[in-house]
Amino acid sequence: MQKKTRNSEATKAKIIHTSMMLFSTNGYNATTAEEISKACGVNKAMIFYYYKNKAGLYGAVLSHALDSIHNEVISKDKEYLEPLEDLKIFIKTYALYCEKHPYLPALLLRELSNSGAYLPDVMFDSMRKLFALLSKILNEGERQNLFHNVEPMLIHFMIVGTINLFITTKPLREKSSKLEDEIDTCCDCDMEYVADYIFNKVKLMLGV
Amino acid sequence: MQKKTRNSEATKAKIIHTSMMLFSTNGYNATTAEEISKACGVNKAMIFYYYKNKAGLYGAVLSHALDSIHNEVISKDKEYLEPLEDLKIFIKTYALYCEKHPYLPALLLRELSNSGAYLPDVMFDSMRKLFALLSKILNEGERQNLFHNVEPMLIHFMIVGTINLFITTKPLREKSSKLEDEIDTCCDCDMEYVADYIFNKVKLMLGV
Amino acid sequence: MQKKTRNSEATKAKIIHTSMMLFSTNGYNATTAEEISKACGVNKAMIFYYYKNKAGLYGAVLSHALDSIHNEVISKDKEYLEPLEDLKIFIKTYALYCEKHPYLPALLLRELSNSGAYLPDVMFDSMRKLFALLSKILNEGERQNLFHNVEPMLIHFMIVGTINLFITTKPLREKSSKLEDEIDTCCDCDMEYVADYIFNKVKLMLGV
Amino acid sequence: MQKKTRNSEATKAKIIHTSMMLFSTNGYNATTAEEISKACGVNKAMIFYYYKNKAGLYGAVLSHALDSIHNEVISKDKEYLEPLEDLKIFIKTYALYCEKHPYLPALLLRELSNSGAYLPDVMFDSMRKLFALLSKILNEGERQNLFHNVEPMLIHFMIVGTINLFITTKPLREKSSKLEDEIDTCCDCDMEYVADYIFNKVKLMLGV
DNA sequence: CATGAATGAGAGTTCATTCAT
DNA sequence: AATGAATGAACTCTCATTCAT
Repeated sequence: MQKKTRNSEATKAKIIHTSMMLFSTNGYNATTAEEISKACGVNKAMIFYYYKNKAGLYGAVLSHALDSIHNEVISKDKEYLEPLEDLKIFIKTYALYCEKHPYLPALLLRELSNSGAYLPDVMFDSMRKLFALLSKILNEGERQNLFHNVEPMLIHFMIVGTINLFITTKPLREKSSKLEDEIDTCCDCDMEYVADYIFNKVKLMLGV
Repeated sequence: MQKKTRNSEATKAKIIHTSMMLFSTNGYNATTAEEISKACGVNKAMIFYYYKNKAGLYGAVLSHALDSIHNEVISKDKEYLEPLEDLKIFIKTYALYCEKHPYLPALLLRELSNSGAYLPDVMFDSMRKLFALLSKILNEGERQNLFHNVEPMLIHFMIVGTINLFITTKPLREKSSKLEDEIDTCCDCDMEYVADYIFNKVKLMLGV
Repeated sequence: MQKKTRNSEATKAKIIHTSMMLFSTNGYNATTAEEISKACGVNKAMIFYYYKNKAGLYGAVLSHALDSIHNEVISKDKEYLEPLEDLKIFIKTYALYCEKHPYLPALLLRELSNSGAYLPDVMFDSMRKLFALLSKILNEGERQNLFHNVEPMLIHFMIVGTINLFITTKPLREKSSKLEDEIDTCCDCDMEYVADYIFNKVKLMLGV
Repeated sequence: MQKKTRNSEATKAKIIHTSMMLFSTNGYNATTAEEISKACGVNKAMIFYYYKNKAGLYGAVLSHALDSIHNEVISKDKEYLEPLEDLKIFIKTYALYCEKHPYLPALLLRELSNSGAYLPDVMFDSMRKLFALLSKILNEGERQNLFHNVEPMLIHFMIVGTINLFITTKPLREKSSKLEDEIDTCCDCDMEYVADYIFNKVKLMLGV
């Protein structure tokens, strides 16, 4: 009936990617195990075989997403150790990744909307790793007397908060722009522009 | 067994407040009608009697929440006084309101996490009005040649994104701080401090 | 579709009696909630509404059975306070009850077969109450210097163990008696006879 | 990861012994193939390879258990020596065997709890043989005018019923004894004592 | 208005069993 | 002989919602 792949890695990957898409489109609860399994041509029980339960799958999806963004930042940013350049790379990588995978901001906001109460440990760690990365950049900048008055957590929020909202509010902003008022919802801004804008503003903020 | 209040307004209010709390703490799906009814000592059927269905109740909760923040910000923000002062008031009002009613950021993020797909119109309007307020302040500042290079939507995101994340990540930040590594999650920052920090940074950003 | 009784007591009773029968005939696991609900014309969800979960229903069934036997013994035995007569009543009541409700020994043995590991507290209490009753009778007999060398727990086991086995082995004993051998499996013994036999043997055992 | 023993006898034995323990502790349904396979370090599929299905494994376990008790009792019970001595040996052997292999009473009770409906023939035969043994002893005692008013089946039930209950109720009796009320559940009785007690009581019962 | 009983549709999860290697 | 992947059929339990009183 179905191709029997007998290839665990392929099966796991199919599950992860399919459910990543479904979770971010429809949300955690509205996505059923049945649905996921059908969408990726895998027996429903395999979800539980590999991820124990639905929450486990969700955790795996989130941590996969966060890890991959983390790795992308890392891979682009290994050489410099020049805080300003590092910062730029961080912002741009995060922004472009989110644009390419708009499910990530959605999933993040969803998680945070219940204060991470059910946040799996894997994801918690992934988030900390990402923040630690920026933290290091900012602290190094301060050490070099390049950045001033740095509160890493808040700077982090300014960067990712802005990008997350920019992505997730897109439909709302478009809807708003169609209404005949003068309010500019940055509807035509592209991600590149937004990332640069943020970078420049953060530079100003840090007194560079 | 239970007092039969026979007071529809009181009953409705109890339902709204209780479910506001529950929705924002546990999320929409994880909050059951049963739970709400027990928590506020009202018969379960009354929820449906007054609000037709669960989604209806949720809509009522959202609009109630947004109305109240909107009113508060509006009432304190005597616009057109002086852009810088207006900006400060806007930030502080929003921040303190969120601190006092931490369900609001949670509800906002939750709604945005599915791109506002189910966002009731009333909420959409409230959000737009709020943004319009800030927008006007920023534009006025620009007109007075006080603020420079303003992209109102993005500035808005920086402000409310930061505050929303600061509120909703609180438990996570505390958890992280207990793991005593060197990462500073701004755990001891109080809202007042955060609001001032944001204000100062935004000032720098705007070239004041 | 179904008569809507809206009578909680009737509904609960129907559930209890139907599932008592099904549990004892087919065992705990082989009896499904679906089956019970269909057999008693009650919506499946009502089982969980009234008994929380399947184990809860099972506990209720067991404790209902044990309580009713306890009550029966009590009701027949309130006047005497003559140990020998009391003992006789205890044995006969237990025996006849079991004959009338052959599910009870089956359920008891099933429970004990996993050492009461999952035995609900209600049932544990019911069992203790029943044993306490016999215990009191035996101790009183000893006090009156009528019974000798009494180990109440073991006497209890002899009585109820014999009756339980007599009931539950019935089909096996019949099967055996059809085989052409001389072994007498007491196949034609009726309960009355068995109860009397046990009573007389216990009397001897106690040195009366 | 696991040693591939490639030794069918050893594998089969491991499966039997592990599942004997698990079946008797947790019952048939609550014991899963997964659990068994993990507990004995054998691949799950092997269970089905060797025993066709779960019921087949259970049958093998039962027959293994009964064979061993039967052999033990038979080997120690040199019948026709002297009825009273034979009786004593029978009781003690059964009692001590059960103490050493407490899974046996559990399995027996479990089987009887559904009236032996699914009892495999092999087990049925073993039980009959065991009873036949006692039967012969009792009849011989009666012939020698040593025992009086013997109903072998019921005497059998008194003996094995008591011992079975004594074993399987152990945890319950301990639990009860911790509730420090005056009820004596024979918690400190050891098997030796119980066997002697039963023997003496049976002697009295039989009019010796 | 208020209540507790009742319903139906479905979701997650489990598990014996089989298959491909 | 041995393994891990895969399957399908159940089963328990949940919950928004409605009904009768």
